[in-house]
Amino acid sequence: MGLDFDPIEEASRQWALHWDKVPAMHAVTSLMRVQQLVLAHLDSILKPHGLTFARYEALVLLVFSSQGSLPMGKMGERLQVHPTSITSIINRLESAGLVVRRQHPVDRRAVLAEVTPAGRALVEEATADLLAADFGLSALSDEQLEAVSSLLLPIRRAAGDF
Amino acid sequence: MGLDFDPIEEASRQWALHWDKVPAMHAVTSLMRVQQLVLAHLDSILKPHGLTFARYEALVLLVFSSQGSLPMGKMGERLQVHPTSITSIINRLESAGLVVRRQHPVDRRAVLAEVTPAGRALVEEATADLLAADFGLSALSDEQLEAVSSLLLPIRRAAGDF
DNA sequence: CGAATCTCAGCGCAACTGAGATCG
DNA sequence: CCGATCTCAGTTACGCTGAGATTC
Repeated sequence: MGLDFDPIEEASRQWALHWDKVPAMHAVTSLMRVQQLVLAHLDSILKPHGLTFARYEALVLLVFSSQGSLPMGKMGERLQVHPTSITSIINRLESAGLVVRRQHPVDRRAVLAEVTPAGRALVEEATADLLAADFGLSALSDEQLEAVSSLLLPIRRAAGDF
Repeated sequence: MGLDFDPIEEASRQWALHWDKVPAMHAVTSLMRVQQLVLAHLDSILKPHGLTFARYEALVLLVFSSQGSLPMGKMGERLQVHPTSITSIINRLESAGLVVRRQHPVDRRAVLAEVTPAGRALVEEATADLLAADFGLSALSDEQLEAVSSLLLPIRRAAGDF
């Protein structure tokens, strides 16, 4: 599969002959490619646990919440996913016995998703595997990882992420 | 939609109470979120042209090739997409009149995808819009963009991208 | 014969729209 | 009555597996 040259570097060379803003084109292409590679790596780690990265993120969010439960609407805001997608994700997690749906104590419109003991146990196992793999980012030092996070911050802010 | 705090920063604080490797977790979460935001931005720019970013990338690859055509297998290697996905992408581009399928001159197993004049014209229009939007990365300077590309390079190499 | 190239059918997953039910 | 919350049905899209046809 491996090419003997960098396809993005090659594309940049061609790009410079026709258009400008090579750094932006190079960065956006790198971003897309790396996200694809890392996500595939993470999903392959999570697959034996019956999880996708999206479902893992939802489970971790619940484990981190003070009561182990959150209204599904709040989960959608945090994870930036569509309301119907949250319904789908919780459906699958519930089928696997990792979360249960509960009534909201005061707002009977809202539905709480609550992580079960099995869900907490699975998060521990899956997280151990992800940590052992450095989240697919073992090629970078801690300083470089922090540099990546810092550099991406203005993009998130400009896009209205928070 | 906008939260009044940084959800990734909040997750990092919780993460540090249970597990280690906070920089990797922060970086991977930022990477996923930024890719999602930028891709949505780019797709919204390309939608009026009837393109997705994946199809745009395929068209640009053909425009940059010396003959304006490439075997579909080679396109898959360059764009890192599955052979059946290339078939699907070329199907859609061909339906839109942006590429045509031709026989390979020597290898009759292979199929060449060749960009049409309409395809070349559409790439020019779409690229003008993407350049005007700085590929969704106007929050960063050229130096920062190059830093992003450099930092992501070892990840791509480690994943066998080239 | 094995290997490469492309296509097709089918499955899983995710996002979205539109509609509806329930409730504040 | 309006808006918020969740669910359901249906559509679209994409990526993958498995199979097959063709050709090297």
